[in-house]
Amino acid sequence: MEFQPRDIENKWKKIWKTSRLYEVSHQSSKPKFYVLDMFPYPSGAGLHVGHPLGYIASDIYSRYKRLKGFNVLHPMGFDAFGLPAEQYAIQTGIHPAKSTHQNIEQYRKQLDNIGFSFDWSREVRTCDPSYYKWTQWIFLQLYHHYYDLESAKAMSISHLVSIFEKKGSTGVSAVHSHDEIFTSGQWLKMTTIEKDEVLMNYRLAYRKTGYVNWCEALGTVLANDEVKDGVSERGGFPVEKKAMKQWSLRITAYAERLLRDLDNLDWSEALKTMQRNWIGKSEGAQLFFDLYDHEAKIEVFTTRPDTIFGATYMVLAPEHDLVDIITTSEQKDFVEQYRNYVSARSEVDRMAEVKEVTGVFTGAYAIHPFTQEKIPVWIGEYVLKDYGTGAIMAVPSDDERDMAFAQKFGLPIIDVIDKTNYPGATLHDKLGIVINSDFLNGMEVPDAIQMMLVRVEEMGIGTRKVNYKLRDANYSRQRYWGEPFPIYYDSDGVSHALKESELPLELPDLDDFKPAAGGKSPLARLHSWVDLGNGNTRETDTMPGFAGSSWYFLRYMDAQNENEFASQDSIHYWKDVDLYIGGTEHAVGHLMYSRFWHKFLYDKGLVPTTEPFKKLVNQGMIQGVIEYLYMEKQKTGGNNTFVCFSEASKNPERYAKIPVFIQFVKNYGTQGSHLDKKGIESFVEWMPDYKSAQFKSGLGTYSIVDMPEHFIIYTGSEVGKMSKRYHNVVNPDDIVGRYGADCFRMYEMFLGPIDQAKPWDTKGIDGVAKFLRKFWSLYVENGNWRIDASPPDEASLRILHATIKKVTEDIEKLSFNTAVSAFMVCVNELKKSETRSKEILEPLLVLMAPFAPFITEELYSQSGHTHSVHSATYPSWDEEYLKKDSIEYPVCINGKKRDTITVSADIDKNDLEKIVIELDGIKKWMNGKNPKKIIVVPGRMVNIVV
RNA sequence: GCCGAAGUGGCGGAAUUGGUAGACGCGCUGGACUCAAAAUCCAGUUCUAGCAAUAGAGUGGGGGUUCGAUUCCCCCCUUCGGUACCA
Repeated sequence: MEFQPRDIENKWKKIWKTSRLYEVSHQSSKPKFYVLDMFPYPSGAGLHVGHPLGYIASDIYSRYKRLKGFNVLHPMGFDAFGLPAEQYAIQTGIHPAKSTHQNIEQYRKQLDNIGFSFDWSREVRTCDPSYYKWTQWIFLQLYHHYYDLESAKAMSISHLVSIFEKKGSTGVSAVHSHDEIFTSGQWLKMTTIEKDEVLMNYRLAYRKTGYVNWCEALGTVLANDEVKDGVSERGGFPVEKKAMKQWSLRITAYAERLLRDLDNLDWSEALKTMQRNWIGKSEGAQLFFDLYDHEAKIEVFTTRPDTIFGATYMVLAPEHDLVDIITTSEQKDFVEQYRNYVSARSEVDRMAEVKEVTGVFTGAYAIHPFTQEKIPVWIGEYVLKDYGTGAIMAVPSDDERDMAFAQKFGLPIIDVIDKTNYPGATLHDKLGIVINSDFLNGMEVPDAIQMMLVRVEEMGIGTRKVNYKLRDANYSRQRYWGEPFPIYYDSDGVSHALKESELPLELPDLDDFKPAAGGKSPLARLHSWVDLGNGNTRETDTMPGFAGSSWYFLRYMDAQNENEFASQDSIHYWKDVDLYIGGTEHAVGHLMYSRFWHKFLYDKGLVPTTEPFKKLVNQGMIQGVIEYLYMEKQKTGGNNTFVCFSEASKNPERYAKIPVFIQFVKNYGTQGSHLDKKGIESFVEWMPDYKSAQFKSGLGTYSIVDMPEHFIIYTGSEVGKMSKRYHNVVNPDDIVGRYGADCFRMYEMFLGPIDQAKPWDTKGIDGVAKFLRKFWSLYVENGNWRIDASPPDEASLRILHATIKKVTEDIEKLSFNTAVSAFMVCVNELKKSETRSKEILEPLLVLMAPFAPFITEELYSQSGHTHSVHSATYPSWDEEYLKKDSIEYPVCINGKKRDTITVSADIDKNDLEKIVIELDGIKKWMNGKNPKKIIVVPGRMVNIVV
């Protein structure tokens, strides 16, 4: 009867599995509760201790809700399509399906070790054809729909076609990429190719030629959020702009709803702000400027129509369509040169030289709509093709970038806003008095904006317009390991959807995963698959990583369904995710796409809620301690010399930081972290390159051969990512093997609040291990079962009820670290009592079951129960037991504690005041003065004001 | 630059949202048990002065509101995340 975590764990894991303890059904009269984790991408490196943090939190919450009488859906699966598996395949020739499968097995084993209550019968894998059948199906729904602005929802393309047949393009108000006006007669006369092109302009999943983020090294197109600092997020390879025909999703159609519906979500403000910024709504005006000597007009977007009298020139994006038309022959060479220069520059260059102003004059002039003056039209890099209209009116006096541009190229500057009344205001603030602006003179900026909007609409030179930063999502990848598009093209290049009965379109087998020629997907090389006869060919691109993850939470509701993505029955029962836990790294990508898909499915009547995730919590990263040795950077040859941290910090640039395997370091993570002789020996054995290196400390300089026994060298500590390259990865299997799953779970929670980043420190786990042994010894002492039917004592009742209250409230707040502390206090208190009453100790088992499922289950069954502790009834607390007979009050004078007094809990306030001023200690401090006021905070403190 | 989060002992972190700052754990110090070690138990542990009782200081820095501020307000500093020529 000794506490042997491993035996207990193995025993109960088996029993839970055979009894299907954690499987749930939607046929239930209980209220539902859906707890979801962001499913992992199964990488080859396996799990480290940071990964399960969120899973442990969600598992505790799920188990708690279950005990509280809810029918809890708590599933897990794998986001299994993706780049790393394919990269690995290119390097090793191992098929992604195989390595992915192995990685999943490894993950599954590691997860099972920790004792999660996942319902594995609902597991999903995004790379499984029975799953991606429905990813393809949803894609086709998007393809077959457009966004109708009047009813503010998605509607079917066939409906759009019927409108075109009757009224032409003017009969519909819908979201589309570019304006194109035609009558019903014109529509009817169009060829199928032309019709296909027109419909692509409306479809929610559509194909267009666009400038995409092309990554040569990865051989694929990346989404904006897969590019970080101008290089690919994965691998850090350079990214350039390239024109390609690509599938896109019209997420912009949902921009307003995605923005508006954020307000009702129980997400952190920080995260909502991130999404709001990403959507980037700005209200302003769309203005048309006539061109001198040309029919065409320049269309601009501005949030500051009030500054139009300060517009002294215009700037087009270098890629703007008008550039070719308006450039004069004298300027042609300069413009051509400049455009070449721009397109040759990588994203990284552009980022690095943001402050450098570049541009060139087109030779053309626009006409200012109010002053009728000729204003020059330039092109410049700082105007972006795909934001707004790709053209601006430049107001140098009120915009920093326009100012820099005007100064560099000697363009005129007219002050139009007087900010003297607003001393602290920056150029960005819409504040000031309008000057030099004809009829706007003397007006405050906000009024002037409104007046201009009215005037502009009257004159017919522009309209109010709302603009969003959010752009349509690129949906094509030139990759093998992803969902194939259920699309083929006929000999005219017109797109056709597969029929539902033809789904899933399975990913064909391949043994060479390198990209095909011309930036094409590896699938393009498989002619037998691509060529469908009669000139029909398949789309060879595959879908991006976010495709499968945008709806997986719906599949869990009915994971085995072969006829629907999930039955309406199950969707109406489970509805939406009540609690979603995952990392911040998906703040804008995954969470935005999922919300978009969900809203689309809502429009289709396929889901009952407008938002998929009611409450969302971001778990913080668990960081690792990184220990560095400092090596002198060599000028020429010679031996390496390592010095102490203190020496290196004097001249940091002279030394290279070499991360050291954490286990060689004594006192790691502290100021005294160092390698002793043994540590140094291990180090050079581990990295033989440094076998003959010198080590220099206050004791002198030695190599490993002549080093004295007491020699040590100090290392530098940092907190950072847990990663292979820093040699600081801690595997949960090791921790679980040594301390047990219960201990691992509780320690991860004990580390700190789940939403905060915190460093892992294995040393601290002993405290939790000690706690669990103490906890066990409450029930079993010296091999004897101690708990009996004796009546509980007052003190034990009090601490039990206080703990139930505290833990329950903490779980509701997801404050698991303080809940674990409360258990520790509770056990320490109970140990003091001689009695081991069933009435105290059984409720405690249930209370702690969500945190430590194994030890509590074992003790619960030993106590004679035949059902699982995980299907017991959650204990409630009774305030009666929490009342105190006497209260100790601190007595303060002017807020400073000067004495304490213990009085009965129900003492009258006046009596308390009287007693307090008569206290000897207080009298001394009062020094004969009379109190002005006595403040009594019941149960807290007494303050005497003098 | 902009947006967001956070700064509390040697360390991870508590503090009922304005009421005894440092719960709980690690580490450290001393003690018990032991031939010894491990394990366990007991006591101490914010800093300064003092043998002590005790006194003073103290939640990144500076100011303010209040009987009373880790908590509210203003200014500044630092760290970490996100984002970036967004018109």
